[in-house]
Amino acid sequence: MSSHYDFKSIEAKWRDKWIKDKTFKVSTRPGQKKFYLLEMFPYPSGKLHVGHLRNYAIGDAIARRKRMDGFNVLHPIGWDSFGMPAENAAIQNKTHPHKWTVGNIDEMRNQFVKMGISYDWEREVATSHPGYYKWTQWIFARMFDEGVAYRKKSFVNWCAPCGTVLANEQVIDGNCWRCDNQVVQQEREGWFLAITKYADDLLNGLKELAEGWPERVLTMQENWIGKSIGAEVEFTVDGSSEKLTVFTTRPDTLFGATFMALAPEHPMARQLVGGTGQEPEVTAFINETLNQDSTERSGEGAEKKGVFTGRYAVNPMNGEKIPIWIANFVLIEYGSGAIMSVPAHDQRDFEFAKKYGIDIRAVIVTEEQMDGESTSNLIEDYAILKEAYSGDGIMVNSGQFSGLHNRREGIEKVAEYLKEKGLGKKTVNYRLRDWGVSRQRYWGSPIPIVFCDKCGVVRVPDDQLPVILPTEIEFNESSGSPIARSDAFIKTECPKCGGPARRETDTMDTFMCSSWYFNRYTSARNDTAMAAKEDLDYWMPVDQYVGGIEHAILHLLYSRFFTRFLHDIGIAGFQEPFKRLLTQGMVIKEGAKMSKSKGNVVSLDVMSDRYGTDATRLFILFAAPPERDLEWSDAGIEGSFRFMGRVSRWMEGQMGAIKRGGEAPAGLDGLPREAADVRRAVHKTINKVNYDMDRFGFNTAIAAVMELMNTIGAARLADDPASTAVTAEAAESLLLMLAPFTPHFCAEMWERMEKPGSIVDHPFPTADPACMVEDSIEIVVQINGKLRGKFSVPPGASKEELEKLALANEKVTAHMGDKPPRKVIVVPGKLVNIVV
RNA sequence: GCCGGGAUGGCGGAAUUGGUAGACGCAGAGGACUUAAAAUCCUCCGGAGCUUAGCUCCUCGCGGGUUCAAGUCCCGCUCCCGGUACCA
Repeated sequence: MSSHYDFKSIEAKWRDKWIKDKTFKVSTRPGQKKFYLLEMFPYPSGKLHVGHLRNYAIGDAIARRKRMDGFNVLHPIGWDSFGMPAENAAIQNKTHPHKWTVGNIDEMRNQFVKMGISYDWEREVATSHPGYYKWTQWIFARMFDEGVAYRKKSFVNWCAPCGTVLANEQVIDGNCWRCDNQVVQQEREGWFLAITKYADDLLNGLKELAEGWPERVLTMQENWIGKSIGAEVEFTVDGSSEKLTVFTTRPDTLFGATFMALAPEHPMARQLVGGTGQEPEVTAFINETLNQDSTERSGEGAEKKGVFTGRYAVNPMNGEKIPIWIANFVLIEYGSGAIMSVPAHDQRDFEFAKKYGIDIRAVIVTEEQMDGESTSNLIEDYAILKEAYSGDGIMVNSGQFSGLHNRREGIEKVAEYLKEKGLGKKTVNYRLRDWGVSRQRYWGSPIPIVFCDKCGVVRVPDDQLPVILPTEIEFNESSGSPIARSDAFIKTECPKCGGPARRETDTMDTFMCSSWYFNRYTSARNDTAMAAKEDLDYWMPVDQYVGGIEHAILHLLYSRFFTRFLHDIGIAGFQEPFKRLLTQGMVIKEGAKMSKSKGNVVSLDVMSDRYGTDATRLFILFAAPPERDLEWSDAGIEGSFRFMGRVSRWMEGQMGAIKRGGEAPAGLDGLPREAADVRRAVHKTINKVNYDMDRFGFNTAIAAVMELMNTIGAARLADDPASTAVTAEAAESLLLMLAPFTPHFCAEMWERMEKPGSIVDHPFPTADPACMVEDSIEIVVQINGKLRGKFSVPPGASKEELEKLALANEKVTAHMGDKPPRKVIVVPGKLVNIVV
């Protein structure tokens, strides 16, 4: 290693200097534009590995470049430090979650410093710090006052191993997002946030993000919100005054409804059956279904099952009586938990009807069928068919609506009719559910609520915030949260009447803590507000957000919701928190995402000890474009390491010329040939690197710099003043272009070159067009589109000249033989294609 | 099923608007330096064929099409990855 630059002492020197000098302390110089760059803050789980590094290396390259471009850059970091792993680790290691978390933060902070990421450490935040969660609670209080945070009893996702409720977004394929164990449905009371009130706003807001966000994230959010437009239709229960409401996106098929189906959880289910003699069967069916777990009931290929209630509903369109069934495929959470079933035109209804021998009645036929002579036997047709027809067509067997095209007129006309008769109305349904935020865990922000026997549910007043999470507490393996057993925490006074009251012992979902943290960085030490208005107005929204695709729905949707809420109550002057989003791919090792739990991590400490932080950062940016997954290769990093050695050796070898420097003449005129070639390469590279960095093509930017290094390393420039100036310019440009990627090395070489000032604030180089002028360009000759020859011409040669030269080219004439050219296409500066 | 994204050498990946496919790097082969090794430097490196200083043909998942010209545009498939799903 002796022939390599001494990266250990160089990196130590500069990282210490940057911390000591507070080099990256945010400034708000007037007259400069702001740029807020943010990487998703980490959960302090322990040591960082090279998989984590990718996120921060990308962010730092952007931040450093923007800083060189003269922006006032806000580039902060913090810790998403509440959460389950701290509790699990505490139980395992007989320590306390707080101690474990703080220890990990210290360790990871040191690693960030060692990596030389350009953070302003004075703005560091941790969500588990009372100075932070005071404001999480404050936001909850605002939501409570506005009716956005509310309490209800409902079926919730319960993860037994974690001992807590989960939000819908945290259930992945029926399993817990954290521990991967099966989630079951349980009826419970808890706190919910009315994100569904914002469903339409969140959907419409996506349009505004179309330019800056990856399309797939937008579609994922769109699908998650799942808007569908349809109608609510009221059916009366035959022989009773009870009514049942169904939601349908196909009111045009109402005449084809041959039965109705309720979810087993439907409140009317047990009531309806009274006195019909069907009670034993129905009760047994409901109990059986409710005891099934979600995959058994609704997983892939789950069988459709149901039971007849013995009662009938009246179809409001034609007064027909249709049987009411209870069916396992009807979901209580969606729509009204009851459906009208049209077997002819819905595949699920079709399967169910076939199984239980219910009528199948066609009410839509294709336009081709309509042209045929008869539609009378379509009912029989469906009885032998294997599937429902869910496409569009002409309405038949539909009373006054027969003959209409369902999509073009039918849906609208039927909806209008229902409205007129008071039988229903047009409605919109969303797949999105309200966000359950109660967690039966200890390590999270307390919910600022007390329960008073006299006053009921009472919000803790703002001047009593934060409700401190006690850290002096018995923490052991027994199930449930320790604060739920702590009288000292639970027993309190009612803020309203002063009487005895109990504190809420559920804590908040940690995603609440991370749904607003980007605001806090703008005003991190503020103890009178979540953030000062002027700080929010100046810095927000985030100009560029960088993070993993795994948060496409969870964190990114929740943050958008919080921001809209804060906007509506007048705190935020913006509706979208993140203007642009870059989702970096995963780091893969041995076919799996690099993670501690998979045991395939590559230690960041080992890599930076062996190759240095700079080379590690350089490699991770070079190996693949940021959005794509990256296969880690220990061998690959050697290449980046060798490249840095080459740059270092070349610079040391040229140091005399570099220090002498001098003004290069304008453009390329008057430069010796070799020097002109080098200078042209330098400026063309600058041009490409600027272009690539603007589109986050770090891999190609780095490749271009490597290519430049190969060119200037091979060149042998003379000793004349002009050539010396070109060498110095090349060295300077090379360092400036590498500075966002390998900051320690570049700072060191900058100093050795005796350049004034700091490289971190030096303007990023821009290309001079006069230095990119070519003295000759290569023209390709094709015959019938195939490459046949090449020749050089001065730039600006005319079409006629190019054609003449191409036709005169020996190889071309050899190929053409005696066939005359039929057509000649000339693309000036590029090629000539001869068609024979 | 539906919605996104993708498929280029042994490997990671390049190829701004259709215009020289394989930049840059890794791995590999040969050589220089060295007592030796490491480090460094130089050369070669998609495939096949031939009358082998060179030349020809093939090659960007497969099959068609548009065009003077297609990795790039259009149509039809195959496979892989991600998201989502009894959502009425």
